[in-house]
Amino acid sequence: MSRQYITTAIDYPNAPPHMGHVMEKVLADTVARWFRLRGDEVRFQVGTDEHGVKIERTAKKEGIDPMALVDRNVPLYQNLYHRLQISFDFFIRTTDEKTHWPTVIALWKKLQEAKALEKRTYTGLYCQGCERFMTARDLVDGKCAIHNAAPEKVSEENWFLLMQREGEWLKKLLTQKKGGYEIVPSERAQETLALIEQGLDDVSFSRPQSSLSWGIPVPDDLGQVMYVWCDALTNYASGVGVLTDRPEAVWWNDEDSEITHVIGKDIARFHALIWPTMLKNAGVRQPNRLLIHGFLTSDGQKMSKTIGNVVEPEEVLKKFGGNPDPLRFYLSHEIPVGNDGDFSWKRIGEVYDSMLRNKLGNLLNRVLVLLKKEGGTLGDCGKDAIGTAWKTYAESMDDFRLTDALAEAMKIVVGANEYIDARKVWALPAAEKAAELSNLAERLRHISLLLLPFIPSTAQEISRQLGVPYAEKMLEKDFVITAKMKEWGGQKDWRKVGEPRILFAPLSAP
RNA sequence: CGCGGGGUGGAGCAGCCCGGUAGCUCGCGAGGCUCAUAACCUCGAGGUCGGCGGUUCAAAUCCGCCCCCCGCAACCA
Repeated sequence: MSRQYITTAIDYPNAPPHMGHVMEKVLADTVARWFRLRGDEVRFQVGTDEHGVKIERTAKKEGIDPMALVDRNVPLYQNLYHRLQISFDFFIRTTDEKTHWPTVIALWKKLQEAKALEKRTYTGLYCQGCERFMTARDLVDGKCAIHNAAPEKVSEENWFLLMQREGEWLKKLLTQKKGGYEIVPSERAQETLALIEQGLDDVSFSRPQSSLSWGIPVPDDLGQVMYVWCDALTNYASGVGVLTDRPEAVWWNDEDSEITHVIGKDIARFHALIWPTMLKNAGVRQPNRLLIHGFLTSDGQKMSKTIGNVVEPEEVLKKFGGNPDPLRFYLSHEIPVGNDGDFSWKRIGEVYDSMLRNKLGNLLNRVLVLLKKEGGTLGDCGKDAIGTAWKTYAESMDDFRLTDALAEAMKIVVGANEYIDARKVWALPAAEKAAELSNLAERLRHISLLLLPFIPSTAQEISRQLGVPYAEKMLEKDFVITAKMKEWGGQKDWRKVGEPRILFAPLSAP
């Protein structure tokens, strides 16, 4: 039993949430649920990154206050995550001056004391139309492609975080076997290490208020506002009050607390390079791992408003009558952690029909209906039909190979369907039939537990219909899968099944 | 030579690190069953694993070169 602190990237709420956000939260939630179920003490945090020029600009366009904009949009995220049954314990907002700011400001001061910050003049090409600095890539013939105007050279004072000197140290941190900052899946580590090889540059850590006003002021330097790094990355620490006297800080400070950041591949470099550098210089311990997921395309193409293939999470929920499990199952089943994945309406419909409805739902139903006809009483559950499934499953889950773990659970479903046909269970003499059905019910009890981190409410519903005594407690945060529960026939007080109901209805049904 | 990911039966993917019958879901064809949500089960057709070359008794899997697709390239969150 250990202590697990798990976070997701904080979302930028200048627009409503999209499928990319959902993919990340479902991944993190499945991991968090697994940790709880295996008996760990878990704190799971999500949140929003609410500062920056983009929010400022969007608010201006709408003629409202930045704060009003985020206050309007943030609930969209919270609401969606609740309906997806993301079991977060804490939601952090970077505009929260009580929770977030004290850690940020303390961290800044620590960095300054450690002489990790330096004030310099930054010179770059600034496009008035875009209201931002341009990179070589943005320019066509030296002009801004959007505004067809040459950007002007602008100089401004910035605080910089000194990163150049950290290359060797970072490389060691990211590659050392024990006690390092592990990148999962390991394939993702390569590009980050390659970046270090190319040499690191110092990063801008603040901007003048004239360029960025919507942010946290730099302490003791009026006119400077913190740039995204110190503000946003620090949420992981501020959420538990690192560098303050809040008691939750144990989640971070305790040596035996494991810290996992779940993020997308696009921001891996910041989390792998800038964040540890900040922590090191501030004298705060390092996280344990970075769990990186890929991107979601839609029908094979990048989701984009111009192509018009953007999929709204709300639409997907609506299609399945508000049930988040088809979407949760789809993401976990179809997309190996770390890989890019594709969302298509056709595919999710197929997965729903084939896996959830026909294989899983139908299995539960045929077993329960048969059992009901026999009086619904359970006898001895007979020969173990699970074998090493729990072991394989747990190994996969512990290694964050969620797709493999889910496949292991579905293998039992398919096996049970095959078995029913091979044995012609429905045609057996009464005594034998009863014995076989008890065995099948026991298989389903295990299946329900195996599915619990992935599709929690469906898993609970399966156990309810089976009449398993612990069914009502399964969604509580302190519910733990005990050794007894994993044992074949381990649930001695379970003698009677409940009423069969359709688990997943056909989509075409009214 | 900027960095990284990918190219596997009609579609979408796994396998590749640790070489040795090419696996899964869907689709297609035939059959079985009727307990069940027209669901379930069995069998089958369909792949020169992007191309060329190398290593090896043996390569989708290791090495080299080439072609194609997709992200990122640091102030953009």
